Amino acid sequence: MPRPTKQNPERGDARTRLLEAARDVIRSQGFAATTLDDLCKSAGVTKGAFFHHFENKEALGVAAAAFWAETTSAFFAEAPYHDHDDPLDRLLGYVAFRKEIIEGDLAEFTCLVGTMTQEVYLSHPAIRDACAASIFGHAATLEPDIEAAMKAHGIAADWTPASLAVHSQAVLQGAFILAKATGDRTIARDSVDHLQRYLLLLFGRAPGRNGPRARGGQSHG
Amino acid sequence: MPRPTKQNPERGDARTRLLEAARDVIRSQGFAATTLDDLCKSAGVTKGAFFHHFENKEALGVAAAAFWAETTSAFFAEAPYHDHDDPLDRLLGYVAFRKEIIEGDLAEFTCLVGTMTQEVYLSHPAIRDACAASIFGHAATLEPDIEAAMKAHGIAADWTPASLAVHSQAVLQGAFILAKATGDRTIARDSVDHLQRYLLLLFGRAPGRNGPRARGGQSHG
DNA sequence: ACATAGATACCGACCGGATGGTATTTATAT
DNA sequence: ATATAAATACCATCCGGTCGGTATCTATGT
Repeated sequence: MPRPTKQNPERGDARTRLLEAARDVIRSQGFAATTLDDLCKSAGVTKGAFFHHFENKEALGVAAAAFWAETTSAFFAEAPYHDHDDPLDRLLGYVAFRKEIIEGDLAEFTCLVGTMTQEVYLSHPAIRDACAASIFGHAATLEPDIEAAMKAHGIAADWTPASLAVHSQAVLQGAFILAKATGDRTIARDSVDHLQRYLLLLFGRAPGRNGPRARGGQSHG
Repeated sequence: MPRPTKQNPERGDARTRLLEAARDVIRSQGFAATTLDDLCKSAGVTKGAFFHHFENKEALGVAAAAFWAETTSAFFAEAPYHDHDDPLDRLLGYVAFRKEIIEGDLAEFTCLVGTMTQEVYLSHPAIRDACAASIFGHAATLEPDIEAAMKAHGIAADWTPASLAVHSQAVLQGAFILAKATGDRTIARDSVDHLQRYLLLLFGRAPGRNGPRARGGQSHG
């Protein structure tokens, strides 16, 4: 049974398989509880391969956070909400998309870097920084649309586009925690609904039926 | 040097000292990375004492979550925001209080049970349930004021008091994660500001200066 | 008042398996 | 041929947990 090679990468090379294993196993068990044997077994790789590609466990954590940043930014870049003409529609589309992808098992839709941050923020600054880069890099992609929406809707606010972008990430991270606590996805979606409602109120667009009295803004679509 | 006894509990009994140590050490390092030796050393107690009071590490986790629920509920019960006559003022006072206590080191103001939930939600259901009880028990204390405020302000909404109470906890949990990622408290406070702004908009009360056009609601106080 | 006994609280050396990491060897690509 | 990639065996330490023992408290009988 030949092991997979670069020419014949049945499931990708060992490094990629280890990063994918890290993404999945750490989201299930956390970073500290995940042993190197867990990772190697899940990746179908031996320890020799592990230490060939990563200096130690911490280096894998950093690489896993960077891998997460790359793959998720590509994922969101391809998402359909960018197609809207109106920047507010794009922003609301993003939130709706985040709600849509809350689906399947908890370890499938929750955030690797949010999970790792909680564990390593003091003990492993290098991992923490890589996680922060992922989270805030993603938040930054929302800022142009927020800023454009503010201008388009004449919003002069005491908050910045950056702070709203970051807040949206806080809501998502918190929603994931509550979903983990209950084992129930829907509680996370409820918080995303509140975030959506907040945006509608901030930008003066009428929410759906039964919301607080609308301000006569234009309807969606 | 006599060891502390029930009659002479210099620093409380071993069980309490272990729970306090768990609260502090786990908030710094996480549950999995915290060894029993860490806990015993921090508590000034031996392993014999540990296993006298707790069956195993998981049992300590459950007890620590319960201890957290007890101490925090007492802490919030004594907080001054309950003094307001208007239920919306009490709700906004709660949020303002949560913002105020974001102070000092990260491990001092972040949430033990939120941290533990992320790590153990799959591997230790008993701990997860104890954490959930703490989080949702605390959220439930907000519901009466939210419901009363909805009635007082004539809000007919497509969201429930429970969902808004839970959402407030999601915002706080997420704010803690982002603060850990950056090492900066202020980013957590910013998210609490957004939560506060959301409540003001939901209940039609005018926010401070520079907010979106006010709806002519009554002013604060 | 005092002795006795049982229960509770606590101590700390020790164990076996797990864990992060290393050294050496083997296979593949260029 | 040489560098890279990966497999295997191995090690020192750590860690959760055990166990026999000691000190202190409480209850009770006399």
